[in-house]
Amino acid sequence: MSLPHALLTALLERPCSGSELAGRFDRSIGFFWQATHQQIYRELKRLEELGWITALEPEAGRGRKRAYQVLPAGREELRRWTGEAQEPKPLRDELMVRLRAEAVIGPTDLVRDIESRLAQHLEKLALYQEIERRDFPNGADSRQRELQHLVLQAGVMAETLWVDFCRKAIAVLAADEDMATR
Amino acid sequence: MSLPHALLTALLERPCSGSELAGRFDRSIGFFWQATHQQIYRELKRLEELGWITALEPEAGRGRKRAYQVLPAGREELRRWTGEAQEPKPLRDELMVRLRAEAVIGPTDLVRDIESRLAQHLEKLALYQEIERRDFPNGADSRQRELQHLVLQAGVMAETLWVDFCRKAIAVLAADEDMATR
DNA sequence: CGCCTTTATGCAACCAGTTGCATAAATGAG
DNA sequence: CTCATTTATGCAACTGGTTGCATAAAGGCG
Repeated sequence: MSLPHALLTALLERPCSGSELAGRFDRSIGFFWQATHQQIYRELKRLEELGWITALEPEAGRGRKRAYQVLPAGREELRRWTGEAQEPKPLRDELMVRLRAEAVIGPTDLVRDIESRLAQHLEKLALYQEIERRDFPNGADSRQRELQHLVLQAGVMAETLWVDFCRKAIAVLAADEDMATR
Repeated sequence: MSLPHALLTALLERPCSGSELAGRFDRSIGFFWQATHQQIYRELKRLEELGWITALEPEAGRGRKRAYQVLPAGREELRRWTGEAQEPKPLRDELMVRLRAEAVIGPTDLVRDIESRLAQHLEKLALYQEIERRDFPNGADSRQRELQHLVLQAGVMAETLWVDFCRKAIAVLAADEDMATR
């Protein structure tokens, strides 16, 4: 499970509070790992209990915002986890199940849904490419930046794949539809 | 959630028992939707309670194997679900979290893990291509087969992407390693 | 000042999927 | 025939993630 380690990573990049983490999760790390504020608060408490992080300005009186920073034990744990082997998770996609169902029960409205997905994936692709243009106009200049770039490229590659696949699927499904109406 | 509908699809293709479903899930639909026997038995019971499927030979005496078939209500539900819109699920990948962590805490053993993943993805890619060669030597000849082919192609595309990405990642991480040892 | 909205925090219940274990019938080897 | 193995079924507990709701402080407006 990645959430605790994603939080440690984000807090090492910059110590901050739960709600700020939730915001940052919607960008950067959040491209590949999402978390609701619930998960984040719950997990921060657990990480604190484990002694991996600690709250800054614990009794700052005014304002309930509690910023956390990573303790040496947390850094050590993150290092351990990062080098740990993991099996690649098998593919799992509901759309493929729907396509198999379509194959068995004949034409449905599925193609409409895929058209709308295509639009969404195109949008996300454009977003990622825009970020890439903005943040890495001349590639990456340091190890850290190279790795960040790599993760972003993964996003571009994945969205490109989805765009290609949706187009292929629409071609197949629309051809059927033509035949049906002819 | 797809499991009930994946089961309905599989049972429409051919009525069978829980354990046989578990076996078939390791192929075909299982490329994109896995399920343990536990989930399958639990879900079959639920589908029966809902009146979507029914057990054949309910009191066949010898042998506890219970084969199920889909009832009209189940077929109707599958059709309803297939045309239903679904948001594309956001990407979610632990490896990307690890790469971001690597970027922050410096070199780890991560590259070893990615090398082993590369090997596994190459293996899976070869398997899918082999299946494609065997089952679709001349493309697909019917609507149903076209859709099955499409799903298989999604597998090929996804594994190809992973292979490309692993190679890219190894290049970045290995370059760092060279620098470190130089 | 007093009120409404937004931000930050959190509990509790739920849901889908996994893990560990159990048990009964079928099969097959000695 | 009998015992060990494999196949088929299933319960219970757990885990990670989601949803719905609640509450308290901060900020802005009349």
